[in-house]
Amino acid sequence: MITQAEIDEFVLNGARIYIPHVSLDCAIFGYHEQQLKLLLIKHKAVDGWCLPGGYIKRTEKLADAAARNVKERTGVDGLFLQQFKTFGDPNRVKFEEIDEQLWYRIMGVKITKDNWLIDQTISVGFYAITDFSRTVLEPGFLAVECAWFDIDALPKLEFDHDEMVREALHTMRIQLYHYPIGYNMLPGKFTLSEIHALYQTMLGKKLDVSNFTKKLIALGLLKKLDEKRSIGAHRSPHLYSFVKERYEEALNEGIVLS
Amino acid sequence: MITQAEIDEFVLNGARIYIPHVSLDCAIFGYHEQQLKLLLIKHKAVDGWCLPGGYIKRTEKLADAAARNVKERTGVDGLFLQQFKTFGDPNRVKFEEIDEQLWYRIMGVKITKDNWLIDQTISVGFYAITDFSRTVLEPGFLAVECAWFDIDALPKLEFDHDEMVREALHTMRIQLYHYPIGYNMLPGKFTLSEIHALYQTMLGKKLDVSNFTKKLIALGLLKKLDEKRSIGAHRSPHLYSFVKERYEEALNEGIVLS
DNA sequence: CCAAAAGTGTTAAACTTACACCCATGT
DNA sequence: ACATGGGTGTAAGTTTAACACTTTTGG
Repeated sequence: MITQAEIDEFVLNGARIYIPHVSLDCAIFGYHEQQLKLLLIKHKAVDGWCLPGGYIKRTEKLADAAARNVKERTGVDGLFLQQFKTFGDPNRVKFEEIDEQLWYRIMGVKITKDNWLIDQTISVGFYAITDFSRTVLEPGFLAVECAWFDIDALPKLEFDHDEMVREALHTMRIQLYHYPIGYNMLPGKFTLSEIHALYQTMLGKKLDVSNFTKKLIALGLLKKLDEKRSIGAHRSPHLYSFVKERYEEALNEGIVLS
Repeated sequence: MITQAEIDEFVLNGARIYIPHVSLDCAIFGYHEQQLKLLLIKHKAVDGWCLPGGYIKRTEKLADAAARNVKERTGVDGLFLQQFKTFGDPNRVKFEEIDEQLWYRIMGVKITKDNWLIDQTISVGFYAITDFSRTVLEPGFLAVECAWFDIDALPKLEFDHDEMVREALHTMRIQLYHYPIGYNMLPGKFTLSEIHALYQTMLGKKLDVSNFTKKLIALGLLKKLDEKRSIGAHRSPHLYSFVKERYEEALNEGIVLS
């Protein structure tokens, strides 16, 4: 829980702890059972959906700030997190539209025109990937609600966040071809069908099963385990795991996935 | 020319015009006659070489700020300019080492610990490419000198600029495979040898002439002109030019160059 | 005629692509 | 036995990579 005194401190003196004029926004993609979702948030002071974001502590590295943010919203840490672009259009957020009365009613503290929270801000965009079934959502003290939205049925977002999502999705899909992302979205052991379905969902298109799995195995990224899973009907599939060393290597070097 | 009054205004009240806590740095790569160089700058107040950089006006888009910066240093505009990463390590610049006495002697204006120029700053990295023989260097009022350095003989740079150069070079080389960069570095008409030499120099490695040119032509990026150049001895080479429409298209879609 | 630069041709190997086919298993 | 999902095989087409070869031209 957070007290009113802490909110006051954040609003009035936050610029001592956080770097003013700079924020970050995270496009957190969530995968589960052939669905690709995006985490959105509804701020107390803004009537509409946004990407989750936050500020960077003066003592903190940029990437750590992003990881902290993602953890605060989803409870998950250590997931694949990637800076994709920094946004600096002067009209990206319209601060002149802020309603000071509303602000006061919502936050319980007066905001003035020179407050650090409503001065011009550039924002560093990150994207992250996780299995959404393993997350525990937490709106935080600035928001009323946060929820997963299907990637094909997103509402219109506030500010420049529609553009951010477009860029994030584009970068993520390009990177999926060049890096073996997926470590954080599959359990330690998984079947070939599972990883195949993951890639199809993330890329939003069909991939030939045979060729896809052949390629992953040829790249040395997967190791066949001496275990099978016997779910429901039909033949029980082999379990595989990532070859950690090869995976790390491929993250650095890059690969070609068709 | 810039007056002392203007310098005073910049130092004391610059935060009204520029966004404080945010800067940008540009790795400007210059190519000419099989050499790849990088533009470095020596600030008045810093004893050592840095990437050229600057601040973003409150009325200006990020990319426009970068273009303005590059133009101010080199006199060239409209060149290939690409955001590659944003740097936000709290220790990237050590402001506590600032010598206020020295500052006063150099800038002719007193700086205090709360000045906007020496508070924590995150920096957006851009890279640009140009033909360095067409540039006219201009250090600007904050620097004493700026010069082209051979990419293989760079001095140790200040702050985190060594890392910036590493990342910029890496991104530029990756992008060279995926986008037909080079429009700004070759004259309107050029020979196959010239573009081949350009790519070899930028990538820092040998490329098979035959295969390289075959590929570019197969991609439809080059158009053979009805002209030859008869420089010096031996067989005179054909001139080519970029097919503008196809080039723009390829910049958007991306290509594969080996 | 020769050296050097420009430009073309050829081939083996590698990789993609598309699709056919066999296997194991629960009902 | 058969439908279903798991998994393997293969042949055609395309692309890459390496390098040999021909042409032109000034001295």
